[in-house]
Amino acid sequence: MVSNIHARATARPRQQLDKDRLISAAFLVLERDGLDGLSMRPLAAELGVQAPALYWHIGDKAELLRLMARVVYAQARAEVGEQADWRAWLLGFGRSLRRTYASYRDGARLCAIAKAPDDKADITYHAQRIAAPLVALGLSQSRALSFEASVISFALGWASFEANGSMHLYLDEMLSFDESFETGLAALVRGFSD
Amino acid sequence: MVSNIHARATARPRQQLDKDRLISAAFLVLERDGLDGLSMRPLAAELGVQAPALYWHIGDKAELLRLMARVVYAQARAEVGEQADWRAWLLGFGRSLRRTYASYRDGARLCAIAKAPDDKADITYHAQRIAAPLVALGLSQSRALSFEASVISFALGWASFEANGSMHLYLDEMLSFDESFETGLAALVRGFSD
DNA sequence: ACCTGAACACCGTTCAAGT
DNA sequence: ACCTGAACACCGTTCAAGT
Repeated sequence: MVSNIHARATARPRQQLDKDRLISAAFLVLERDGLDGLSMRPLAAELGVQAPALYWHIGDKAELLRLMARVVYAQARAEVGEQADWRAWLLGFGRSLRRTYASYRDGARLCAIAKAPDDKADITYHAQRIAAPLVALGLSQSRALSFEASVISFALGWASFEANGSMHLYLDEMLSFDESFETGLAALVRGFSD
Repeated sequence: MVSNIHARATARPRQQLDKDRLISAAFLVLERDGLDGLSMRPLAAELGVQAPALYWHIGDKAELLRLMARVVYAQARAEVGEQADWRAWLLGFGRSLRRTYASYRDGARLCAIAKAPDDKADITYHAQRIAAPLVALGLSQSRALSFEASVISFALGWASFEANGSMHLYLDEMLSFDESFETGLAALVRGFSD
């Protein structure tokens, strides 16, 4: 049995496919070719495999994008860290979101396109996980969800807006993106009543 | 010359193509088949023409989407109406945006995907047109642009979020989309300093 | 000036067949 | 269990040729 395992290991020097390797490769292709270049055939090629092989591991391309978006949000969420109160947390989360979107090529577009899972249990679980730090800081579950939805919407909308490229051609002269984002986010969070 | 014109008119009972007819047909196809179904061949078929014919009137598909988005924003802008002060105007604009996005199938996704024109003169012109009502209500040009960018970002992000479909599967039980949007928008506008 | 026919280089996805 | 080969039904776009 041990030799069996060993045999399999040496017989496959290029390790087998799995979801994680698939997602890492997808991020690599995303960085190299952008979201429009992220298609099944190049992704398969990156993994040394044919395109249909991918469908053994994921249902369809939409699932791939969903999994990638989950990575982005997990990263943004992790970067927030400890905060003194819920307003500080929301501010940190908003800034972290914008930074994280920008840290991937086409990051905002990716997350705007990605669909949420249609599994209800999965979704409710994530909703609670997401709201948890705010609840710990004294907000009710429903206000936590509501405020967080607003901050995510603002950050995602802003990042889509900003990623538009040609916006910078003129807006850079007329106002600062950094400053305006900060102003908007601060206004939003300050405006939430206690 | 008159008979010449008349001859052309009778020779072409199905009127010639132009940008406006193209855009109307595009909205028709959008409503019928959704954004994923809005492709060049069905659009051409709707107009009784072959797909390459469209390229005589528009540069590429991106231009089509840009023109469609312009229609959406013009409508949202027109629906705001007269307002007493700039805060009321921004509130009205935010609500109007959400309504307008929702009034077209895949409206938010369409506007999120559509690129801004890369013509600088065109963009500066629109920036000033857009900021005008706020400037008339006492805001400086730069603050008007900044605040409007925030409101658009929030509304677009929210609409993308909300259009996600599967979000409703759980969020409908845990919070009201209408209420939360209203809360967020009000917070944002209230938070802007005078 | 405006449109067609045919083609190019792609897509996502399915499915029998291989190992 | 996991992957290949071949195919299907599409894409957006170009371009010579027609009228």
